[in-house]
Amino acid sequence: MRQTKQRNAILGSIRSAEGPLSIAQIHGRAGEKIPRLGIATVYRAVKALREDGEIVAVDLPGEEPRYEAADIGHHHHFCCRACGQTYDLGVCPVGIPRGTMLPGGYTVEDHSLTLYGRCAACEA
Amino acid sequence: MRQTKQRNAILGSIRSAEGPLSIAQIHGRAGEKIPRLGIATVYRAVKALREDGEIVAVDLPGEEPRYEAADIGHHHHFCCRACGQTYDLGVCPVGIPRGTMLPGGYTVEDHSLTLYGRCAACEA
DNA sequence: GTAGATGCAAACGCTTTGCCGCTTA
DNA sequence: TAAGCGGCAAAGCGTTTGCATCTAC
Repeated sequence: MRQTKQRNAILGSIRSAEGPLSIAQIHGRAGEKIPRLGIATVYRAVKALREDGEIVAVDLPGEEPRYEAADIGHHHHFCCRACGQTYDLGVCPVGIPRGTMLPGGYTVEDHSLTLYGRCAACEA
Repeated sequence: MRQTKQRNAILGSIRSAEGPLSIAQIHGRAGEKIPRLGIATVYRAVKALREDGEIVAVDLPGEEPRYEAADIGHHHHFCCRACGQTYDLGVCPVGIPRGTMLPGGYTVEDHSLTLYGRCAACEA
């Protein structure tokens, strides 16, 4: 993959974020460094970075897709209802190992948990 | 809210489903009973039924919004990766009561859990 | 020098809205 | 009969694509 100032700015904004970013957020943050940054460039760069394994998509219920660095590992997210920001969490309170079969015959491979509430700044 | 055959068919298809349905699924199922059922009618009926408290939206990560009867109570969903169907689950393996404060100062009000894997039919 | 990347604008797909004729109460 | 509803088509809006230009390698 070719190194350009646009992609550097895009990947940099994702890496330096406190949680996963939406396309609009990436465009806003990277756009501070690259004036006239096209939204299509963001979409294309995000797609390329995903295929390259640099970043992963984070889909949260009822939210537009967000993206974060791929090397973070299994974790979940906290979504602040006051400010709308999404944060990474370290905890995983879901005790369902891969391969578990639930009543009804559902074989679990994976799970996604999102917590909702108020972040420290908004709670104050 | 006025009683029409379209809305009866739409609410009926949601109530009789084995899990939450997408707009397209509702349109397909209700459309079997009501030929020429417009997609806009489905959107408008779903919106009205939501405001009326009859149904609730079910947002799953990376999926289009789905809708199910409102009187089902707290539960989670299982998403089959093979057939794409979503099913209601009875279990809730998340031990985080409302009001819990997580490291980082996040106050939890609510949570959403989605399990992924294969349903009984697809596993066979 | 050339394949790949960018910016712009048009195309696209899903959702919403406007309009007008029809239906329910 | 009158307010609400349904069907159709157009408008919106976020995402994707085409194309000509530019740039990293």
